Amino acid sequence: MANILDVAKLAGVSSTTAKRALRTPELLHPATLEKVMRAVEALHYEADQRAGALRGGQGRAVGLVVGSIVEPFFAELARAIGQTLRKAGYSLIISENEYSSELDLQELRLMYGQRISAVIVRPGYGEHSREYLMRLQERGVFIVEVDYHLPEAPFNAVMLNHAECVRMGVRHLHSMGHHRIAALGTYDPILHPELRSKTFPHAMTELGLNVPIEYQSVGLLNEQTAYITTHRLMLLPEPPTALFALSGTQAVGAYHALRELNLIIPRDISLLTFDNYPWMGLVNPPIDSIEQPIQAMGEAAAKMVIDALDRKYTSNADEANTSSELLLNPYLEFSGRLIVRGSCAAPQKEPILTRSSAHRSKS
Amino acid sequence: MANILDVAKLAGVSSTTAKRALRTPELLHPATLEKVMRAVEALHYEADQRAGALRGGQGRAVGLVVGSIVEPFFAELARAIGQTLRKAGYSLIISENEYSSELDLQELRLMYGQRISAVIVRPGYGEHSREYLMRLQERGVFIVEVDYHLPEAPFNAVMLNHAECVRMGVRHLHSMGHHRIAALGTYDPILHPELRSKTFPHAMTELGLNVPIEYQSVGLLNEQTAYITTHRLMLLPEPPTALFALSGTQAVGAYHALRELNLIIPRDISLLTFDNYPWMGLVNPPIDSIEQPIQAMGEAAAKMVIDALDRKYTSNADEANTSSELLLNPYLEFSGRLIVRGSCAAPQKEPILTRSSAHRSKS
DNA sequence: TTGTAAGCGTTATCAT
DNA sequence: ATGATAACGCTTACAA
Repeated sequence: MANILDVAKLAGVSSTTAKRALRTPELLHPATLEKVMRAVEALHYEADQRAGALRGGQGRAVGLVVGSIVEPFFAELARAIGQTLRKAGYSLIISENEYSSELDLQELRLMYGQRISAVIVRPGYGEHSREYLMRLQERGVFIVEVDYHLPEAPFNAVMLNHAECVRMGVRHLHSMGHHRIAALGTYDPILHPELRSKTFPHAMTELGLNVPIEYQSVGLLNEQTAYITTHRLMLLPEPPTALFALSGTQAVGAYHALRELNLIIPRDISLLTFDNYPWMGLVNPPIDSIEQPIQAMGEAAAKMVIDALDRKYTSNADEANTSSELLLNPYLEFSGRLIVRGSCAAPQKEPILTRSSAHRSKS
Repeated sequence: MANILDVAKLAGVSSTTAKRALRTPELLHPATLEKVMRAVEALHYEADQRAGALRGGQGRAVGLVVGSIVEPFFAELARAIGQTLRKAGYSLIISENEYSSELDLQELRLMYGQRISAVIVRPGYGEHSREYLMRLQERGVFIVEVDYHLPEAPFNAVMLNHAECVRMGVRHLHSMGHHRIAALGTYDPILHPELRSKTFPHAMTELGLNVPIEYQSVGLLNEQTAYITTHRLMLLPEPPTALFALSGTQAVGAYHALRELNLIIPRDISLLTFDNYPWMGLVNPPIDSIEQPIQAMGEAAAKMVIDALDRKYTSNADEANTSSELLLNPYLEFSGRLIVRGSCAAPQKEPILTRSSAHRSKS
């Protein structure tokens, strides 16, 4: 309720001096400083960031749009980003786009209503939000993409090295003798335009393996789809000997399906997955997984934002960018780590599961 | 970049008229409306919510402080709250307090810098934030507590009926013949002042059971503590026959410990837990749990906020509260649901585990 | 049906 | 070392 003028009045100084007591105390006469601070305490004064930002200054709110906050990957990412940002005095406005660019657009609009000065976004699939993001950037909003990069978009980005991770996973399975490997999710430019499923067939080809047409299935990367796909795959005449889940959520669906089919991991089927979620160490055997450096990625994205806003605030007249590492490195890539725990093993010589035996064991 | 004046200028009208085109189009001459809308489109005008709020109007930002966003309970809660709030046009500022009231205070201050018009908070343990919350309320910020209620605090709240849930859990175990039941976490007015551990001994007493002193251990409700506590409990001369985890996170620690001790669930030990997390249906056997209606609780909290802000905005002159359900119901309680899946069974006649056998099996 | 003008809390600029 | 003032973009009386 109390504003800087109230403080000034109570301290018997001008608003300018009052504010200086808080921002540049060294410029003030100690006695004046003392008076003002006393008034601040008495009135419990707390600055209104909005008013300051309105005046043309630095906005202290940053937006974050994730795919889904209940996805542990994004929860952890949000935590890292939030902690880093808040430590620097920024507030975090969070929202979800459910991987759709239509929702993206909505959420970004709402955020821009608050005049966020930067936004970290996992873009949704589709073209609906691209133009708006560009407009935001023109208007001075600093944009950072995380996890997924819109094709040919001119934004800064913090990414996992998806392609390399897929190759690492495929090599892992291949080195154990697997030839019939299925990824849970097939690339599709519209429905599923992400890099992991896009890389998978190439990674296979590079090792002299191929992906049979019946192993392919386009779909979203949710649990339900993974569950259905796994069922379908394992009931094929020639089922895969190894399954590669492209996200932790897919792994949940796949695991459920394998349990229902009474398949023993890794005897009957090997399972490898992206993301290292807590339950994967809990089940028996624990699941091999490709872990992302989420904490580091979140911090990197947040620091990008902080640096950019600092720079903007500092070098207004200074046209040339003074050896800014980040402007030269707008696309940061992080490596994943393969965690081997026992859910992958050499395939059996003969397929252990035929269509009929699977049906029998289903009860 | 473009503001309402730019729009007005381009349309050849005043700023008032321009704004009316967006807020109360029915009051305008169709031709004028048309002109203005054309200008809005051309300039991609989007209102600055902060400026409006500054003028004294409705603030469009709401704060949410959770214990930890990586905790699935809070992630789901945040999702429900966020969705409901955003649908009503509010932006959500999120932050975490790690269950500590010192951090609470920090985070709330930061949020108030953005002049959030309401805050939904899972208060941290301790007294550091209470006074500040009261001050916020005096200043017109609408406060809703969730999950945990500060003792004797005058705030609205959305709660699980913790006590009833604990009783339900204890009854469940008792009905199967368990007498030696241990809760993972013992009440302590300072360190662990929450309702579940507080209720547990009472629930036991009500059934004629008692909680031996060696089953008690004060500590925070994290995974690590639960892990250690479980180890300790199971190596007692008279170990419990049933474990009651007071949160999903505790269950993770307990489960790990039980696996390490080579104890078979439910043959050697029964396990019951609060929170229904995905992995609990994945392991074998799946875990009995007490599920919270998170979605409903989140929606309720968000609606409380929306209603309160609507009311505030509407009835400025209207002193009397017009049959407002919510003012009469500032403390909403929700019931949990017991999900029985197989991790609880009748206890064995003789304790299956002695100190020495446990040690032997530890390798 | 449309327009004018004051003011919200802050800060940058220009005095003193 | 301190102060006066205008401006940020919007809303809301109050006019016309």
